[in-house]
Amino acid sequence: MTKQRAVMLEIFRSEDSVGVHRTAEELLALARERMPGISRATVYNNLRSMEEEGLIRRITGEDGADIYDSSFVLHGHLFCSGCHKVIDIDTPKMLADLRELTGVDIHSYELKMRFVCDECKSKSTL
Amino acid sequence: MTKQRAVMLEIFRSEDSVGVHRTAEELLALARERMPGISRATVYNNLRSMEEEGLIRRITGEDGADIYDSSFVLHGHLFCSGCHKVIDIDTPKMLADLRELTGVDIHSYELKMRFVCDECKSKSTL
DNA sequence: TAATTAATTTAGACTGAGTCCAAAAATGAT
DNA sequence: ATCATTTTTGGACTCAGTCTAAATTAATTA
Repeated sequence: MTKQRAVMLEIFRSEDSVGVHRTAEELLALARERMPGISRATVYNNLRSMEEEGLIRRITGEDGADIYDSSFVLHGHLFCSGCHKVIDIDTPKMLADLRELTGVDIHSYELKMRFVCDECKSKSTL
Repeated sequence: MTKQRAVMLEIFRSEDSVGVHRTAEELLALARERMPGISRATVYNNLRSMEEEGLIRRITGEDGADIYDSSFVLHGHLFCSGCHKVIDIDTPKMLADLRELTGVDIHSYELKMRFVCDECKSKSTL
């Protein structure tokens, strides 16, 4: 276990990361707060291996950059089309339903739902 | 209606595009078969406006590049983790189900499911 | 049809996220 | 402590996609 990897793990374990969705660049900035010289490549490397190990989940954000999610349970995401905020949505029966629907052994899924949040709705009607 | 846009529309209307999922670069190549000098920017511009008008749908492919889908009906996609082929999956009740699950007015969704197709399964056990 | 206005196309520069590379450093097994 | 293996490093590089400003084309009006 390298120091760099420990830093990455700690970021995801720390309290202020619960339910948070961050891009790799945001995570790089957080990592550099704890270890100023850490290399961009190292952060990307660790994010990839952590994802492969199932410690974190990666989804494609609406702005192009991938976003990482500290939750290991499969769940969906609500994306606000206005402010791009992301909200976790628990989807307990989804995997079973999708396996039944498709008839194949789905090993993971990514569910993105788009809506407009109340704040953005009220802004757009001003 | 410009000639360039007509070419783009025709690609999506033509028989050999039914149910096909192509990247912007593949579509650029197809467009240049019909109109050799067409610019990359024009193809990208038209793909974007066609998506905004709801004529085509865009989803994020597993290899990084977006892929375009000529179907206008919301549906899910099965991605083979081995060969990256994409299969359309009809999801008739999904939108209603998701609105009920979340309690918000979802206007669209993107459902990616990952599995390993039979061909790739047999290859990996060789 | 000509003149005017607006929208679209063009080539190429540019951006940003992410990957790749080969050398250097750190890890951990003996 | 030695050695083999894994990880890190920083900078070059790739690739998809966007932007820009000039040139062209289309649509509108006269």
